[in-house]
Amino acid sequence: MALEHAILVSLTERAGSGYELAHRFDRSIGFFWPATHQQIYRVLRRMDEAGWVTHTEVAQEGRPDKKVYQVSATGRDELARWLAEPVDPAVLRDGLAVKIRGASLGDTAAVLREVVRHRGEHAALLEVYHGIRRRDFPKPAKLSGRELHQYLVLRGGIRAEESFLAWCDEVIEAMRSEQS
Amino acid sequence: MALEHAILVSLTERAGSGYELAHRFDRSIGFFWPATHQQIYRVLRRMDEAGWVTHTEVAQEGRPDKKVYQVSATGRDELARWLAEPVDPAVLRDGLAVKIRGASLGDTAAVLREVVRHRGEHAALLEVYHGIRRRDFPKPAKLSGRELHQYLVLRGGIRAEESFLAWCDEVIEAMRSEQS
DNA sequence: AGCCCCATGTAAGACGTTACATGATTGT
DNA sequence: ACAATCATGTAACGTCTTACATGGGGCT
Repeated sequence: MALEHAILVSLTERAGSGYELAHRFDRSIGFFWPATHQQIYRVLRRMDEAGWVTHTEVAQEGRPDKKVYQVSATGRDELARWLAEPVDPAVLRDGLAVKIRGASLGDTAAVLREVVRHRGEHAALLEVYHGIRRRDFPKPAKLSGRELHQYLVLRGGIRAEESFLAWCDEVIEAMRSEQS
Repeated sequence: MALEHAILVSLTERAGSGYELAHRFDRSIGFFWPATHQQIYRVLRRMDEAGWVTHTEVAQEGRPDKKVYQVSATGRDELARWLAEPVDPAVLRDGLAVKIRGASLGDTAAVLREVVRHRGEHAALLEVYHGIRRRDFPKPAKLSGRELHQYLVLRGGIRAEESFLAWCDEVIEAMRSEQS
């Protein structure tokens, strides 16, 4: 329902091919709206048929040709329409929480090791976010418009990862002192 | 992939019908692993065929008969096996973040109103979590085993909502001072 | 009279995942 | 020689969502 709109936002920032979009999704907008390249190709074609985007075939040397997509006037209208509409609150699907809840029905120590592993992954992602922040937004107080909005979304990612990390620490501590 | 295991955890805590499970998902485990009643009925049947659960038909007066499901020995083994296996990190799908990122391509004020609305929803859910905490875990320091694990998962929910709320506040403040 | 609750289910369609296919180019 | 990158796509399958169906009981 909203992958279309995530693509419209990304394509408005910069035109690009499905392949490029898939990579942007892997390292920015996809942190909040994950999508694989197959989804993106399929949705792009649908959007093209609906007239929300247009494409230009670009021949390349030594590389396969590509289709560079651009948002059309209809697409901009559709995006504006969607932006004014309510969205469902964020959905979280967390297998680790299910495991922690069921920990005593299996190997509690293994679940604890899994929490430690997740802690590492969240710490790594937090570092990625901090890196983007330093590189792209060195002076946050001066931002406005699109840059401010991109920064605010990044702040959401940073907050979410910090909160995950702190939760993992709380779980690790509580489960460790329980076992000893 | 893990709805089965979330159901196994919930059914181990207490046997119940598909209908009852659907309600439990609406107010506890479903905060971390959402599922509708149709999904639950379908998966329960599959689990029954696989021998992970067994069911007993219970005739009722003035109400439709129900099938009360129980976890079998095979189901307990499967749960233990799954608990020792790695899980993917939590997936977040947040339409609000997409909207904030694209805010300047439409009615920025409408997006801001939407952030305010989400702030309210997160505050309400946080209150629900706090209520559960007070009712079910009045003395967290003394918990161990299954109760401790349930409490820790609830703490994750509280932390996630607190972090969302703080993010909404940050976004609201930044977007308001930008507009004026 | 109309609606909600209990309880289970069918059916259709949208959406997402995984594997595979192509084929030149660049790097190890 | 092998793998990765660029670039797009097909095919099969699995999951999820949405709407609808049934039918008694209780509430307003």
